[in-house]
Amino acid sequence: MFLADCQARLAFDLISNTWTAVVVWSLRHGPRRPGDLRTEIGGISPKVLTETLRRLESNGLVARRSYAEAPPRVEYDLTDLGRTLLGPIGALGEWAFDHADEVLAAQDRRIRAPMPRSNG
Amino acid sequence: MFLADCQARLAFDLISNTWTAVVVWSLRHGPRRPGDLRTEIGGISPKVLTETLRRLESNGLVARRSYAEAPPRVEYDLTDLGRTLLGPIGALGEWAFDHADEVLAAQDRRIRAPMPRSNG
DNA sequence: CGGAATCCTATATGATACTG
DNA sequence: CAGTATCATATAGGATTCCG
Repeated sequence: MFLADCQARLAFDLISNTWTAVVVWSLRHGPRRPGDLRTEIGGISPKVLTETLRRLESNGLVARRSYAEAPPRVEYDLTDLGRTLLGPIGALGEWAFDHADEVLAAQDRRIRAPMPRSNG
Repeated sequence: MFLADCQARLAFDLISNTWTAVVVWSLRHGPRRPGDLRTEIGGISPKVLTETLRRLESNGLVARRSYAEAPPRVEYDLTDLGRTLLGPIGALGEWAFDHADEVLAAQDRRIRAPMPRSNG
């Protein structure tokens, strides 16, 4: 497996958007309405949520169902294909859970020591 | 584990750049020089490669070593922390390898049937 | 409520040329 | 060879407003 290959690049293009992985993860337990997603995720604008869901739909990871009711009701659900992505996304999330502090510490060091060639 | 959390978002911000995951993966077998990386990866400009490596360095995932030689020699290597990221990245790459065709098929369907509400 | 349209800004990427 | 500087462009993200 070569990540430089187009096939592997595909996976990264898929979830490289800021909210894509978060939205997929928010759908892991079943169908959700956009309003619920916005509440659960927080900080995502309606436009961006819609764009993200549409992109996921285009890639066959999410299915959209709308009900002819008033007020209108719409639900998004992971497809079988979308569910297969939960594993890798979960692995990445777990990694973050385990190593976030180390990354933050490294970032911190960069702030504190950005100029090693001082005159001392 | 909640992907909406800042901690989990961190992981996605880390590899959400186009080349980040590819560069990390290219370093999986040991230290590499920038020129080698450019050759192996292909299609990445010197500027973007440098930016990517610098970002990885800032996050503690990659270490830079330069040798006082002529011509100048520089090597980049994964840190211990960086190596822990190979698992999740590999999982994503494997997913792509297994499901790329399905994603492409879904994209294809969108192209072929973009207007379900024709007059038929 | 869902979501489309509009406007705006920040950033990532890329091509190129130059410096050490 | 490594890395920076500059310029240009595409796109993502965000805020807001209006429509069904």
